[in-house]
Amino acid sequence: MAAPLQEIYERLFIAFGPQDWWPGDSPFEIMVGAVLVQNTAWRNVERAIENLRDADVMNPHALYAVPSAELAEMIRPAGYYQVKAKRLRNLLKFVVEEFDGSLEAMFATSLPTLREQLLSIHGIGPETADAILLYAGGLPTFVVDTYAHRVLARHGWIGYDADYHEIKDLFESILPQDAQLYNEYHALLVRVGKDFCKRAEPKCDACPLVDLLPKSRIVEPL
DNA sequence: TGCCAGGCCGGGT
DNA sequence: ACCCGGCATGGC
Repeated sequence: MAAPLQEIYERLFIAFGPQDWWPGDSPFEIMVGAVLVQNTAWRNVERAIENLRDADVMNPHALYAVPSAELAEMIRPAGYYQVKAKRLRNLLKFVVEEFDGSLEAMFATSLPTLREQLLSIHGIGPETADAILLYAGGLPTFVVDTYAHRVLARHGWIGYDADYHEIKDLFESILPQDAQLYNEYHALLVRVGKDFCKRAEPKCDACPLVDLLPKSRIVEPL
């Protein structure tokens, strides 16, 4: 059975309502958050972002001027703080040198071109790039994450071995190319994932998607 | 207490 | 082309 993506979206939206994503006061803060949240609980990212705000460096030039060791210390609560400090600086270097720190200028680049440029930055993979493009830039690219993968795979709509682009293309080929829709859909998938489809064992009883489950299914610890 | 969180990279086979 | 370990803090 092909994934009923429209149906899934409607159910999730009815069950959870608008998720108001991405949490963040500015496109720049959203972009920073996209790096900091890599494989990390959002709560930890909030504390790192607070540190940057308190230090008054939540803008491209100021943040890029912060020495690496200090930056690492500020973002420490987000975990992986040494690698994330490097990744953030790689991204900042790109924004500062190519666009003089103007995200507006950066997002004026065509979506496919900018996506390739972001992916070429060391430490920016497909999900981080798409999150930046969609949530900071408002550009219509679907963000795939571990929850999208898990929810779809556990329902048998994709294989457990489906890769990022396979899933992204599935959503984008069926849904209209609409940034607002992609925004809400991704946020809803994270929500249903957190509430009902965590890694260890799904709690399907009260899940809004429960009756879409196949009779017998194999749940793998994705 | 161990497991997990809104990834990504590098090295070994 | 896989597969796997490293990176790290904080919440339950």
